[in-house]
Amino acid sequence: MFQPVTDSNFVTGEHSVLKLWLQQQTFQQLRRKNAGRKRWSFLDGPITANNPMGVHHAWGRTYKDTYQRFFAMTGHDQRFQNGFDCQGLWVEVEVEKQLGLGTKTAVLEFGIDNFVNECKRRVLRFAARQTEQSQRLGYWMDWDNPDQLRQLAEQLGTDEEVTITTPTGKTETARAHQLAERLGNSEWGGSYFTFSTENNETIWTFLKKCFERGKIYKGHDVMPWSGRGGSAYSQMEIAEGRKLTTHKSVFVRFPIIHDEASGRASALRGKDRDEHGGLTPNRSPETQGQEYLLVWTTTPWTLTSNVACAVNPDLDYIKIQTKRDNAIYYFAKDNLNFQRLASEFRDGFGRPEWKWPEGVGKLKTLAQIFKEQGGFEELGTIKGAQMVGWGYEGPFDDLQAQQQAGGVPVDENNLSRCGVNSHRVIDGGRDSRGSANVVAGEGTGIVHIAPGCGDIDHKMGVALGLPIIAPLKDDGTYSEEFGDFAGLEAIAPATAELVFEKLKAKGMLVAVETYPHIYPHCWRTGDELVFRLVDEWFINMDWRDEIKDVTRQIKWLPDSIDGQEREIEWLSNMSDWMISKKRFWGLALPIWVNEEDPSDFEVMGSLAELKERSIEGWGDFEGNTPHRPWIDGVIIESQTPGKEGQRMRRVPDVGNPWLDAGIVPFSTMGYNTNREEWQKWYPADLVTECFPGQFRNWFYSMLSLSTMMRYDEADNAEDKKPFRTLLGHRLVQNEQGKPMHKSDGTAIWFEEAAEQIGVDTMRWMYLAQNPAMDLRFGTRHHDKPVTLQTPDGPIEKTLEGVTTCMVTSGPADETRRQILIPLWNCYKFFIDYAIADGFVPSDALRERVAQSSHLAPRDELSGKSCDKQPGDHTNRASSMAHHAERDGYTAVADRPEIDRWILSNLQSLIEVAHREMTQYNAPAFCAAAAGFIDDLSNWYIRRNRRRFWRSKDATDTDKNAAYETLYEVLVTLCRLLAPCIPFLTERMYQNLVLGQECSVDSVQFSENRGEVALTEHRTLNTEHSPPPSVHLCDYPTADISLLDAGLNLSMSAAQKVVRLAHKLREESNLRVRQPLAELRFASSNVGTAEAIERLADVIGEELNIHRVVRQDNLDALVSYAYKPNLKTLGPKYGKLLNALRTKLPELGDAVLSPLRRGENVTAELEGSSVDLTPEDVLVSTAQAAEWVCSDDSGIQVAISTVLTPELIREGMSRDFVRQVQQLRKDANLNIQDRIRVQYHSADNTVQAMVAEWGDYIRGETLADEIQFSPSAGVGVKSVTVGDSPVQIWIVNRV
RNA sequence: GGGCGUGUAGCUCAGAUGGUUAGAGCGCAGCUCUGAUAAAGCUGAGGUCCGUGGUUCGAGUCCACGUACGCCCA
Repeated sequence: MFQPVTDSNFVTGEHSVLKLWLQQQTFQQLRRKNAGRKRWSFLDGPITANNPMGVHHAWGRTYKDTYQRFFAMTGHDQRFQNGFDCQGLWVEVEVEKQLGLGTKTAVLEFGIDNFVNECKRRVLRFAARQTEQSQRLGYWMDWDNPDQLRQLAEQLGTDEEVTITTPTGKTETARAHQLAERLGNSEWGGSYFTFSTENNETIWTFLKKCFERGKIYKGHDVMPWSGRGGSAYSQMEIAEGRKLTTHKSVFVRFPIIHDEASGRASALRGKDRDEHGGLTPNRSPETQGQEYLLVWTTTPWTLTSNVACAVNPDLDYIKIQTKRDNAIYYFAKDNLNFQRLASEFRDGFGRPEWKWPEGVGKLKTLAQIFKEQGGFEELGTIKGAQMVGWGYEGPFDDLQAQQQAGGVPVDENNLSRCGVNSHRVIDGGRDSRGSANVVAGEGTGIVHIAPGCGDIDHKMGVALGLPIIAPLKDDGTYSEEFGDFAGLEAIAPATAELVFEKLKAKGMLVAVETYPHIYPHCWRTGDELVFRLVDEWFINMDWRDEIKDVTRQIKWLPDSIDGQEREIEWLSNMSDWMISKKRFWGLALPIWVNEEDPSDFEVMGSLAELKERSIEGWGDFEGNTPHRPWIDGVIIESQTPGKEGQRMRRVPDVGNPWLDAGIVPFSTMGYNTNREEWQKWYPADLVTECFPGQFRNWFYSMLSLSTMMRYDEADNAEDKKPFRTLLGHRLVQNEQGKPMHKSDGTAIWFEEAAEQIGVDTMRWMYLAQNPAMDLRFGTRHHDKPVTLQTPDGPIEKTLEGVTTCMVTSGPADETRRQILIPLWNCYKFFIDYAIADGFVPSDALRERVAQSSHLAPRDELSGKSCDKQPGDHTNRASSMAHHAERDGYTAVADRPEIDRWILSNLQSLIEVAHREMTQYNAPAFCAAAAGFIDDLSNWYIRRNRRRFWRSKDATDTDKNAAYETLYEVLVTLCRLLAPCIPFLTERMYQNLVLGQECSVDSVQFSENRGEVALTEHRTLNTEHSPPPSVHLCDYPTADISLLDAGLNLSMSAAQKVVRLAHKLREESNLRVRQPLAELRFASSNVGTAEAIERLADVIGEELNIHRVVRQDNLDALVSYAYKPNLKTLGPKYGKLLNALRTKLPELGDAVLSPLRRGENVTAELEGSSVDLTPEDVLVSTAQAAEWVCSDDSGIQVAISTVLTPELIREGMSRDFVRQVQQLRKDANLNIQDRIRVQYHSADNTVQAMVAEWGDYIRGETLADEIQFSPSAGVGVKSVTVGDSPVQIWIVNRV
């Protein structure tokens, strides 16, 4: 019944399995099988549908698939819903590149509607691409047809109607965007898309709840800004727009304000200055010793908005006095003679095109500047820490902006502060890497801080509660609070000149210079960017403790990462959540603001509410998705008392994309549309994701959103959690442990790995890897292009046009060599001999090994509950151990011990599988399975080969038992490993159970991958026929009647004996093919000794030793060595231990032999009497004559080293056989082919041996005749038999 | 700067509660076995267990300090 097995051909085998699944609709059958049964809820973290997958995506996706498959095989109903992350800046950036757009203006000219449609198109195309890649991985999900996704992408933005067939089989016709916005809904099935209207609207529900609790507010952030573009920039964009430019930089001095009472510089706090008139600046030029802070900046326009000055408290600051006006300056000591930009002057700024600009002189040191101005005198040094708290007079305190309470724009919460009353020296602090924000070197070591004009400045300002003065309007010009500067453009050179003029007039200008540096520019227009304070929307996170409580309800894996602690730490330290972004493609923030009063705003909780409230624009919007620009025109009326009837307009911002992903525990399970269904699946049992970063992204957003969504619905944190268990894993790296980058060609694309390494191999690598550690995947050789054989034919480039390159991977090779190839070879061994022998498993046996419950038509299942608890995996109705032969196979109890041993091990493996897989610990299961495969291949099959070779004899029950045992092991192993390596196990199953080859040729399948008819190819409801796929089998359950821990112990004792004896043979230079007469063993443990005795045949055969004899002891053959057991003696004798250690072995057997009989001994040592119990002393064997001995864990082994002429001749016969077998192999003979053999040797002991052992040799080699040839064979190589040279050749096949 | 973690063979990593000669896999050298095996077995070379100090009869293990690296946070 079996098909012959050839090479493993892992990769092409996977392709044929994919076709088989498609043809047989295996996944659909699986879903039907489990429909209505106990649920297991997986929630997929959406993958960004913006690029094709790399191997780093495949790790998490392998977890997702494997656990889903495991829970499917254990009979759980599941959603199988994949998710695509669709909205956000990352898509916009790619689309802008693709379209050559760079500024807000450019996008506006292109049209927001066109731009947004382009974003949707990109997402749909890459969703299709990732769908196909995932399918190649064997990832079973309720996938949309990729061709239809592409069709939707093509038709987006047109008036054409499109017809699609949904994964649930519904036919729908509408315009493309109207279909796209509904993708993933529960009626249609398929992947969820975060751009769907349901997803966006559910976020509105969330934001409404936040609003109801008063958590939404408008705040500020400082962003890189282009005045002409009227747009903010992201860090990514800034990186692309850096350019070398020159600015007028300026040294300025700020008069330090002295406390007149004490005569020392003093801190000014808050309003103190206004209330205590005693604090006044003293800047009369006549007064000796006016003190100044020396400050330097390359952006003079920001001086208008100075609030504070930062120093490094650990730095030394020098105090100098100038000759010209006796002014005293403070600045960093190291800066006095610091050669500013010396290396840049010489070598440029790091790129060839960034040379020092012509016409710009070398920069002067501070010492030089002061010398040119008349010279100076050093007065001493002081630590920065001593300066912190000093007050000073700001450079533009006369401006309204500086005097206005609460800063610009006015912060109602900070009205006690203004610029003027806040000027003081602060500690500059440190950045995220721990280096100080203020350092010596460039500048003066005293940094001017303008929280309205800079990123770090803003952070410091917010942290210290400083007033924020933001000078610029969105066109990049000063606002009216800035006096003469109002209306001037910040970056215009004339503005800097006006700053200098005014500073000069105040006596604050020290020096101006032309300063070259790298500065961010708009990468499109080339304009300089400025940092500008912008309005942003925030969620006040003062309810963080509620989220922490929810976090504590969740199990975080792997343990070693302590994810819960990490998440709690993040929740403790995070600031309010900025949810707005001044962009185009994303969630339309449902915040409507009163046109006449910006403080009057309201959040819409649903489209229905919006429609109800709208007074204008709904008609134009209707029929479009709730995205910009379509939603922007909808106007509502304020209902705020006193402002009724005033028009409210949506803020133009889009939402933070983590809102999109955070809402999915609600949106994708129908929270707003089918609450009953939602309750069935919430919370998810598992989410799994690559964790670096996600503690503050996806995990954070899900926890926050769920906590808020449930605040009015559930009382305790337990009921708010969005998922029960989180399984994180680290990163995929290259083979050297370095990150892989797309840019330098080291990132491995998914298809490169899949078609060169094979996905079963990859899956095993991912699953066996400790998730807490980076996976060193392999190396991409970007200089070695390869042609890949894909399911769709050969390719030399990916769809994106990247040349496909060679990928090598040591870990993958190891996995293949240690796991997949041995498994395949076990399978091939079985098939080869089963075919040769005509072994056919009985129906009863096939049924037993390929069980599947519930493979019945759907209507029979509905409403029925699962009759077996999935956790109860040992509960079997009937035992197999003692069934008689009438059942169609040999009763297990009647099989040899080694058969019962492997079956017992198999049951243990099944138990491990259930235990570890339900704990999401695939590595533990993989390790156990690898051990089992090794036992199967290198012990069970190796030791039992002869049972399979025996001649054909139907009454040979021992042989049948061997076949039945191996068959059961192989099929059960397929089922056990099916969730992990679904392809290889399917191929084996198809042949072992169904007798079908799973090859490309044998499978016919539909031309159109997406449109296979939903017909079933097999009758599924026949109770007794094995399922048509391994994935439709039930997961194996352990038969505890076959479980026998004793067998494991005795087998491992036997293996120990074998290992010891192999070692002895090696040491005595006695090769295994040379038979030996006798092995003796002894063990003080009777059970162990008996176990070894039972397995004496197995041991003798493995070791090629005639007799394996049990003895009570080996005293006659060995001597004993004694060592103290420090663990027991240490506590008893303390310092005496050292003496004990050297002297005790010297006492020898004469004194200590009673210990071996379990008796106590009292010995004299160093003058003290020592009582020794048997536990206190470790005994080992040492030597013998004509015997060699060794011992391990209480088992002693001795083998006889005497070689008689008889034994030598027997060894020669084994050599002879071995050589003939090699000839058979070289000649590619079939294992059943019969031959005739001739040999020639000058040594007549060879002829004597052949005469004695001829029957044995002929039997082993299937030779009808072995003939001595008096003459040497022509061209025949001489081999060694025993010590004699012999020529052997096969004359012919018979 | 704070927090957490890591540092053991050429590489990747194990080494509860302190205990004798510190292990495994890969790689390397040699031998062996092979009628499934591209596999396997045995032997060998290869270690200042990051450093210093301490506790202890005894420290890779516990403590302190230092050092290098990684991650998280501000």
